[in-house]
This record gives sequence, structure tokens and C-alpha cells, in this order.
Amino acid sequence: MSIRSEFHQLARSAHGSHDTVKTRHQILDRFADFLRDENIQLRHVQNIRTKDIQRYCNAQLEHGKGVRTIQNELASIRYALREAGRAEFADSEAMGNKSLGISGASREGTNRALTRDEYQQARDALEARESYAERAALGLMYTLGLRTKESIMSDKSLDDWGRQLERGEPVRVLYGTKGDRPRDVHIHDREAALEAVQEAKGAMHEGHLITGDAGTLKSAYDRLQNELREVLPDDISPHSARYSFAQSQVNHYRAEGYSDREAFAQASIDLGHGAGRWRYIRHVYDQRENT
DNA sequence: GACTTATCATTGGGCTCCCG
DNA sequence: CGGGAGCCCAATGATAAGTC
Repeated sequence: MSIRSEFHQLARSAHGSHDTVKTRHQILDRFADFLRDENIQLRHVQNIRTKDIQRYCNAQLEHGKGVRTIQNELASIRYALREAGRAEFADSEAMGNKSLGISGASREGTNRALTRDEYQQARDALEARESYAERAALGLMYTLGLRTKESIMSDKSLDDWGRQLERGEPVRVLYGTKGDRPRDVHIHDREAALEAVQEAKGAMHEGHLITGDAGTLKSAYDRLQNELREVLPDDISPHSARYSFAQSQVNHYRAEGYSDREAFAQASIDLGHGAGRWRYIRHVYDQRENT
């Protein structure tokens, strides 16, 4: 059995969501490519040495890959090693990111928030294209702070959200959340949020808001992503709408007299992270120049 | 810091329309 | 009626952003 097929088996036998397993599989496959191309002749995962890993890291750096990316790849490789019974090796100091020369990457976000004008322009453009469902999805992302996937899967929740908003309750996001963690979002601009929910309800078609040709979640996702990219500025991604929401939450909490730190913490909770993530929110979401 | 899961960018397949 | 330009979109690959 080749080292490649060993990798494949290891990638699959391990745990994780569908996407995670798939990614791990790809990473290990590329690592196997590297070993082959470099003519490093290893028959088994058992025989992998630190220097092989080191060479891989160097080559990736050389190739111009980001440090964060390589760190992520190494996480998968270590996982495979552990799965193959080499936990001690995988967790050894020599196999740490620091020793391999891939530590210390910046974790600050690179996206910026969508401004109100840009939001309005994107909505107009979507209307002109008669992409009403996509326009509604963008509205939900902007007023409720939803991720793209959450907005696609919002169809099941729109009625509930409408009711919750009417009563002044937090909005409960259940479907499509990262890691399947539900969250309650405190909405300050209730009117705008209600409007977005109504709009989305009206844009639904056969029980769904967004549908791709293939009828899968993935195709719906790609369609929305593509459509939004065409009407948003080049340096803006759909996720930027969520940044805007985060900023507006922070501003509202501040206006209510919260300290900066508490405002960040509250906004963090609204985005579905823990309160302890306030520092992160400050870095990633609250880029002052756009507030 | 390490590991998992999401978003984003790029690629390329396949459709349509037009020309010869 | 074949083939290629141009477009649209889904698949694939890369990377950012989550949690533990």
C-alpha cells in the first residue's frame, strides 16, 4: 500500500464534519504529491521524519503560501500522524509550528466593513437585476449580522424572527451557524430588521429563499456568493455586511453607556462568539475608519 | 497554540449566439 | 452545422476565521 493510500484512509477514519474531512483529504494528497515530486521515497506514514516535514514547510513558504495556510496544513498532517499511532512524534517539540519556522502569523482580519452607501448601491444593483431573493439575503446579513450560509438557511426561521422582533425579543439563529451553535441576537434597529425579514418572506419561492440549479445547499451558496460579488465593490466580500452589523452593534451599546470593552463583548455575543472574544472583535470588526 | 470549519478566489465546463 | 468568443455558474483549491 502506498503512503498516499495510507493518507487517504487516515483522513477518512478521523473525525470532523464533512468539509473538514474533505479538506484534510486534499491536504494529505498534496503532501503525498510533494513527497513524490521531491523523490522522497517513503513507503509508510511510520517512516516520515521531521526533516521531510521541514522540507515541505520550506517549499510551501518558498512557493509563497501564507504562514497561516501552512499552519493549517500542518494541523492536518499531525492529525494523520496521530491517527497512524504516532502521537508522540506529532506532538513533539520538533513538530511544533515554532520549530518548523511557521509561527507568529497575524490573525487580524483583512476584510473591511461595508459602508451604508455601498450597501444601498448593492441593493439597487440587485433590484435592477431583478435578483430580489439575493437582495433580501443581503438585507438579512446586514441587519441581523448573518453569515452567508445562515441567510440561505433562513427560510425556516423567518416566521419566528418576525414574531421575535415584534415582541422585542432577541432573534434566535438556529440553522447554518458555524459549528452548529445557535445564538440569540439582540437587535437595536428593529424596524430595519423587521423590514428585511418581511422582504425575505416575500422573496421566497417554493419554500426557499435562495436556490441553485442543482437544488443543493452548495449551489445556492455559490449563486448567492457570485451574485453578491458582482454588485459589491472589489475589496468587499459578502461577509463584510456582517462586519457592518458588528460595528453598528458596538455603536449602539456605546450609546447606551456601555464601556468600550463591554460594548465589544456584547457585540461578540450577538455574532455568536463568547463574551471573552471582545478583543478579537475589536481587532477584526471594529475598524475605526469605516464607522 | 493547535485543531476545525467557514469564506473567498480561481478555474474551467458548458451553454448560447454568431459567423462562415 | 462546426467552431470559437463570451458569458454564466458550479466545482475546486486556497486561505481566513472560528473554537478548544
